[in-house]
Amino acid sequence: MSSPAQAGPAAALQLPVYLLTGPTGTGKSDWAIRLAQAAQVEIVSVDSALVYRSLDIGTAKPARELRARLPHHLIDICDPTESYSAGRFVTDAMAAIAAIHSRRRVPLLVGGTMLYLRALLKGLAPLPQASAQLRGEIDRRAARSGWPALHDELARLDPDAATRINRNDSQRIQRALEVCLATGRRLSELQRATVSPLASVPLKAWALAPRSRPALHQRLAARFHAMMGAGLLDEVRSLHGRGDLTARHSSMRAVGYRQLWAHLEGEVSLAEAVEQGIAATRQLAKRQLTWMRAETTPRWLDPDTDELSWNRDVRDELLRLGL
RNA sequence: GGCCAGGUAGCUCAGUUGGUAGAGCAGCGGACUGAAAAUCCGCGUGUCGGUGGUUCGAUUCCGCCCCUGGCCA
Repeated sequence: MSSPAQAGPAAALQLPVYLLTGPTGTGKSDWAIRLAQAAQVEIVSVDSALVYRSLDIGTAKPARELRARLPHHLIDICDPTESYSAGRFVTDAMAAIAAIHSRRRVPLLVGGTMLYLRALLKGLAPLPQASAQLRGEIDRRAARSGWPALHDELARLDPDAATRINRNDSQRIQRALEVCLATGRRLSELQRATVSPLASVPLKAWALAPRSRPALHQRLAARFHAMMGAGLLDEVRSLHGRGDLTARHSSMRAVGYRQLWAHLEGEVSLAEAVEQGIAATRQLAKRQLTWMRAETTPRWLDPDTDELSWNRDVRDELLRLGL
């Protein structure tokens, strides 16, 4: 490995991380791919649905041939029966970033799963992983006495957590109880030990934001219909037919998959499922935008007009780094 | 053309024994520490189809008109 005068291990650590985020359906992946074809960057997906194999059409996953030519990380890394998590993401993403840096290239984080992004940038406390057994027990108790009763219990075990978590927020009540029961300590206390794994790495962030909400909505509807035309229903039918997946698996809760699954279960007509899928996509984009407004301070870009200047800016940056 | 049923929020509908109206969905804003494409919280003024009448007061009762669906010609 060649090492210019100023490039020892310390210099390698100083290589930056780039981030391209934005709500679903704004063209992040396309921008990233076109950049990666011409520059020393490798794409690291920040997406809780792209991790699953066999979820291709509904996740707008980049084609396999393309990924064979261009390095993409954290795509197709688990089976749809598994449950990926923010914790696994941080571990996997840090490993990918280190590997890319060791090749003297810059990782380009691309995606809109904002919890994953925040976990990576701001850190995750050292908490226990999900326990299927504890969650099962908590679920059974919730079915018997209701989530508000479990919220009352959380208020005794961890008053701070209970204050922050709503009485109806089953998912967070369950997680907080799980952590308290598994560790014998309070979640709110454990969370104070959060450290950012990327604290020492320079970060440059951009966000692709739609010109207007109606324009975004139009785009999302068109994209969903295009997915249907590309065979999304068959893809979901084949997942449904496997026999080892249920509506409770996180992979099958993804936008599009959940609604078409409900149709295959006979709960709604196809037209209703499509309508609901499009609405769910809009709601996802809205939540992502809320998070982006609050959490990141990126440079905002217009999907329709800014690609060339962005591409040039990034390549200028890379040039300055001697890449 | 006649008879019947409707016309209330972006959509589907409820309701007001006459005192200008509310649900679900959609939408908008927000929260977010191993399920996050998840989970949860907050936000409801709309010529109550139009017009004339009765009335202190009409979205509600009456007349006429318009529109939609059904049945009969």
